[in-house]
Formats: sequence, structure tokens, C-alpha cells
Amino acid sequence: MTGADPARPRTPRSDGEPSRERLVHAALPLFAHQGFAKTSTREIAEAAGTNLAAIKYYFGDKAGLYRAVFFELQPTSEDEIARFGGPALSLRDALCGLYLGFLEPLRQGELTSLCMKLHMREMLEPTGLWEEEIQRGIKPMHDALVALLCRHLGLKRADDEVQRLAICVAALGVHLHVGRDVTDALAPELNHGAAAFDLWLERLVMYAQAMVGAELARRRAAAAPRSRTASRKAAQKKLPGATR
Amino acid sequence: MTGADPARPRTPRSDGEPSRERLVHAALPLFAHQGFAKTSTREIAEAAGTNLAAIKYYFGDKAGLYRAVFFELQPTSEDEIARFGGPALSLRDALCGLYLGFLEPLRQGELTSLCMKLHMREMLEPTGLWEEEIQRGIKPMHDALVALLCRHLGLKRADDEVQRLAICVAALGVHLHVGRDVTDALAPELNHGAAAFDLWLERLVMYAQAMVGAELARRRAAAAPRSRTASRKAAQKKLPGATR
DNA sequence: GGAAGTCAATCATTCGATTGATTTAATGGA
DNA sequence: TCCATTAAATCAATCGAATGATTGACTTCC
Repeated sequence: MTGADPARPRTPRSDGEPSRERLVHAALPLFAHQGFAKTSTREIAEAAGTNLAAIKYYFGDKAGLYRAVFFELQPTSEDEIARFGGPALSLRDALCGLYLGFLEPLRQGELTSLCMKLHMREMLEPTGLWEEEIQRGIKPMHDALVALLCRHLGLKRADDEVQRLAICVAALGVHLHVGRDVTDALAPELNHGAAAFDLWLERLVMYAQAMVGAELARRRAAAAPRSRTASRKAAQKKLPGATR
Repeated sequence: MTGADPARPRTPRSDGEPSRERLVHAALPLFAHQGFAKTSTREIAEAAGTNLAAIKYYFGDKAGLYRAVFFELQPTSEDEIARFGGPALSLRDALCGLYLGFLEPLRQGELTSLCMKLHMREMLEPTGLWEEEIQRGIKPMHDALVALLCRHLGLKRADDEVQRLAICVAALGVHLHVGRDVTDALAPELNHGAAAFDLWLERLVMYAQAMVGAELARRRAAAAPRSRTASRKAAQKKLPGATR
């Protein structure tokens, strides 16, 4: 009952590296699905086909293994930024590249998707690791997105409104992963079939373009000196349309 | 250090109810911040000023307490729907009501915000409770939002695209909570100051309106028989070349 | 032979759950 | 009014299981 396979002399003895990597790859889905606390080191070791002690040997402790899983298995933010940060890209193409980064993990469905899930999980649980990941992985992407938006809004420098727009544009992509289970429960047909992801990409780009367009229109309306003073007043208080 | 007040002979003996409620209210922030697994019953009991055994006495076990926290402390979905589901509301007003439901917890910052956090946490960790909450709390809201969008898109029946639009509109609100920490790290000024929330409301409504507008335009373009076949082909393949 | 890697076994801690005694408030009869 | 009875509520103490960590012997390869 303690061992694993019947026909295993002792260990394949696979030369060091493999065991370490097996641990990291075995731990990813467990951490992603169950979280850090609910995943035991024994569970990981068994899934990896190694011994408990290997975790201490390679990573020091459980937290070290988690850290390795968190940082070693994700695509670098530079790769992501390269897809949408190019200064020659049209807004449409740039947004396509941005959302592709969110959608592709869903399509191929394996490793990267689990990484994404692990990240979403970490969002809600500030453990120090997250602070580091924000600065190292997320902030560069955010800054690149802000720069992209500035370019297409005709701005020299970013202000609060561009930051907000960037966050909202990114929110659509993030929600693909965070709200995945909810979406599947509410409208399963949206994630079903081969063309589903292409449709998502198309629509997300369309929505993001619409948001950028709305922000551009707002800035023009706010900056226009020829309109009545009422427009500026309304823009500061609520919105032109006024809720009542 | 262990007890609560210095002058306490044994217990206030407050007649049953209070102790139960104290447990639920003490458990909420702990579960919300640390999750289920990382929160111990001893920790909860100490925070509530009761004994460990009270948890079994009132809730059977730890899971029972969690369940009580999860379902007893949240505002009903009917209250939320009432804010934006009214058939007489303009799109703008309805969206205002919808996003107010997301923003107000952030403003007052206490109980409801923790409830929201607990829900976001449950999103990533399907524990059975979540399935129930989707059907009981989220689906009604989603359906109401879909109905609202159908009304303003001039549709009799909802199709996939309306579902998707509803999810994306909701995503902006959800991301306020899910990405709260990230936003604070990337652009802290967005959540700072008294007027910050009003600005968020204004912009979220603006963005959502833009998304609805884009979807409406797409439907009209797709339905228009007079335009060239090129337009339909473009709509199916990628997008009408809007922003260039 | 020595270093690298692996293993079974075990320690100390923590956690959820449970127990049985104790205290408090309400009840009811004389 | 007074006291015995009962049920509700609280408490300290502890049990068994699971966990993270650690040890020291063993195996394999250079």
C-alpha cells in the first residue's frame, strides 16, 4: 500500500534533473486546482513519483516548491508584450495580440491554463509572491498597454483615465479565466466548439475598440472649447446624458 | 491575552443567538482573507470570543459554519436586480444601478466587501457551494442583465452574442473586486479620494454603453442586406475595419 | 571511494472533532 | 417565595488523523 507500481525495483534513477522537474510539473495542477494550503507535500511527491524528501532536497521546503512552480513555469512577460506592444501595430491588431495571450491558454487548455489559474488564485491571497509578480510580470504588461492606448489616443503622457481604460481592457481578458466556471454554467455554448475562441477574440477586440473609442470621444468633448460651458459642467459632475 | 474583557466571571451568557452570530461575523473576515483551509476553527473561536465546541454545537462542523457565513451574510440577488432590472429604466440608468451594486461595497468597505471577496475566492475553488450560489444568486442577475440588453438591442430573444455581451459588461464590475489589489499596486490613485468611486461609476457606465453600442452596430451591419457581400464576409472573418 | 540522489521511517506540530463536566436561565410545583 | 428539575449553552481537555519537516541509511554513478 505504501509503494506505487508493482514493477519498480527502487527508482528509475533518472539523473537528478528529471526528478526536480517532475516535482514542479506535478505540483502545478495540484496547486492550481486546490490551492497551496489544501495540497499536501505527500500528494505532490506521489503524483511526481518521487519521495517526500526530494522536496526538501531540491526546494528546501513546500513554499520553495510553490515558488518554483509559480515563477518557473510561466511565459515571460516580454513574450506577451511582444505580441501587442509593437509601435507599428494598429489598435485592432494590438488588441488581437493582447487577447490572444489570454485566449490561447484556454484553447490548448493545458500547462499555461493552469499557470493562469494559479495566478488568478494568488490575486486573492497576497502572499508576498504576488507583490513580486505584479512588479515583475504584470506591471510591464500594464505599462505596455497604457503606452499602446496613449499612442492611439494621441497622448504624450498617460493620465488616470488611460490607466483606468487599460485596466478595463485587461479586465475582459482576465475575466475569461476568473469567470470561466461561471461562464460555463451560465452560457456553456460560448466556450463550446472549435470556432468559439475565434468568436471570443473577435468580440473582445470589438468591445475594447468601442471602449477606446468612447474614451477618445470623451476627451474630445471635454477638450472642445467651442461647446457650451454646460458641456464641461456636465462632464465634471456626471455625464452629458445625466441620470435624472 | 487569551480571554477578552478583564471583568468576565465566566461568560455573559447572552441567550444563545448572540454567540452564534458572533461566530458567523468573526468567521467572515477570516475566511475572506485567508480562505477556508488556512483558517482554523481555533482562530475563529478566539476571534468570536467563544469556545471551540460552540462551532460544533451551532453548525455541526467547520464546513457548516462556512456555509452559514457564505449564505447568510450576503444581500439577496433580488435586491441587486431591483436596481437595474426595472423595465422603464434607460440603458444608462440601468447600468448605473448595476455597477453601483459592485462599487458600493468598495465605498463602505466593510461587511459587503468581505462577502464579495469570499465569493470571488469561491470562484476559483469549486466546492459545491459555488454551484449552488451560481444558480441561486448569479444566474438571476445574469438573466436580468441579458433581458436588459435584449430590450435595448431591440431583440425578442437572447442569443449567444447577448450572453457574451452580458458577461463582458459584468466582467468590468467583477474585476473591480478581483483585481482590486492589482489596481492598487498599478495605479493607486484610481481608488483614492472621495470622488474616485463616482469616477469609476461614470466610466464603467460609459464603457458599457460603448460595448452595447458596438454590438448594436455589429448586428445592424450583419443584418443589412443592401451592403456589399464584402461586409458580411468581413464580419464573419474578423471585423469591419473600424478603427483602422 | 565519494558525491549525488533516493528511500523508508519518524518527529513535532497542528487541526478538526469530540467528550464529559460545569454553569446559566427558565420552569414548575409546594 | 423558595427550591428542585430540566434544557441550553459554555468550557477545558484530549483524541486521532494529517501534515511539514527531518534523519540516517542505502543505491547508483563517476
